[in-house]
Amino acid sequence: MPQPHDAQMRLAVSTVIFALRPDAAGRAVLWTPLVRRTREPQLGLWALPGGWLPVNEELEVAAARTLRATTGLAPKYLEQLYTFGEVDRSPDARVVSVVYWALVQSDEAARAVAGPNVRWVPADTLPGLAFDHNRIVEYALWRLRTKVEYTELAHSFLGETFTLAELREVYEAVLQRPLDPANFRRTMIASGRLRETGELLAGAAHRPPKLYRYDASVRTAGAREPFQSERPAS
Amino acid sequence: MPQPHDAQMRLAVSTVIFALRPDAAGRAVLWTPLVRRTREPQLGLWALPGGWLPVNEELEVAAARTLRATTGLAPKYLEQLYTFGEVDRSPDARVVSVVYWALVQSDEAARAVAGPNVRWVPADTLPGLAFDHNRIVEYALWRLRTKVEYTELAHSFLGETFTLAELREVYEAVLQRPLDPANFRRTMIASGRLRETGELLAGAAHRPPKLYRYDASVRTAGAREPFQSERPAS
DNA sequence: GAGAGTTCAGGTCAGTCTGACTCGAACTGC
DNA sequence: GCAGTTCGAGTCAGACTGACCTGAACTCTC
Repeated sequence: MPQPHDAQMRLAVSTVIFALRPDAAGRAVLWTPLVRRTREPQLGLWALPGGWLPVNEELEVAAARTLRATTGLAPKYLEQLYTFGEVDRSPDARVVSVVYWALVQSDEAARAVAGPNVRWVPADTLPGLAFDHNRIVEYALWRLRTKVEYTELAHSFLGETFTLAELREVYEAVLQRPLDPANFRRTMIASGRLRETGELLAGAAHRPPKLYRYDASVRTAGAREPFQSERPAS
Repeated sequence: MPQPHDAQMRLAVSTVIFALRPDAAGRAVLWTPLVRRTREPQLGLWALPGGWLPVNEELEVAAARTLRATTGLAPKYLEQLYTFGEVDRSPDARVVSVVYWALVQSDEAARAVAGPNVRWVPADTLPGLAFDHNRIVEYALWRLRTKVEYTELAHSFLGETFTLAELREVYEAVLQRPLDPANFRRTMIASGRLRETGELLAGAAHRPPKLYRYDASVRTAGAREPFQSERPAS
């Protein structure tokens, strides 16, 4: 029979945050911000942003708050990932962590706050993190990579308007493989979710591309997934 | 800044259990077992099986235990569904529930324990449940119905060996639409996951069908999903 | 200012996949 | 022995996808 838990059990909320940034070679890759632990256990190690869940705060709000505290930005996409609760995942008390994952816009991420206790690292080559956080980020990466193929969340990395080449770059960075530009255009247009703004992006040394805007109002064919939030309250 | 939670916050584990059973008309549909609440709040209402998380018990083990306590059976499939933590979902203290969903074998479910405080109901026509449990079951149903289309979890409803017609019945009951027998056979065989046992099922008033066995050892084309468990420890 | 170099936008084509359908095989019940 | 059923295997047309082609439209270089 279940027994009431005692004060040794604590509930935390953490968030895996993803943004696209250029790597050393200038190619866009996934980055994630980490915070340095300022207290025991695991003092000094890098960890996911997060904290204890306040009694009167919603889980998703707590996730958005820690995200803002770390990056100074509001997520364009925020969704619950998984709840990690292994008995031995923290050396001291039993800690159950409700983990969210978030996408933030690339150009805003470029001017994200940085400091001695906040550090952005490439999501695919993580250092050794505190607790089971390496495993958590790997799962979040897996979820992002599978979900980007059957949903329309890629635009969350971009601004209000974008070209098809920019959108394709997002897919290529997330999926880590090149996509045929012509076929990519065809499938994106066929999805019915893109609206032409009527404007072109001038300045490049080639034919100026059309600017598009994402249209979320189009009804999805299948049933819409519950419990996701687009542009949550900041 | 996050503040440490106090004793007003409690962590629970619940499970949505699905099994196939014939309805009044004899057609196989999804059923789920409920338990009657024996204490306040919501005393007397029907609710999901579950309980408080013991400090030294793993989340998944706690889910399997409550499942066994309710149905007397071991699940053939068990996976974390979502964590529900709205501040006002329980009238008294703040309760955060880590919810799992499980599939149990049809013929075993037929001899599941029943009593004044345990009741099986058709999953699509639920009575008014305690707390936010209606919403939770609906989400679990959505997850089952979408996931059965791109994974191989349907066989979890069946025994060791089964005919293609039996497997098709599972899909039809879950998806709530008829499937073409010939096309169903083609795609199932093409998946490479079915092994002929060499035996036939005799006795029916038609050509005897082959018996198949599910082969989990075949490598999946895409990356395998983490954090699912097939046949967890009972 | 003409040509080179680039990507953009739209198209073709072949192979794959999927839903609808057909037909003989193999059993039981009458 | 015939009717009725599902089983198992096959056909066919349309949809979809990856590979590829071509003219359009811009900037940069000479």
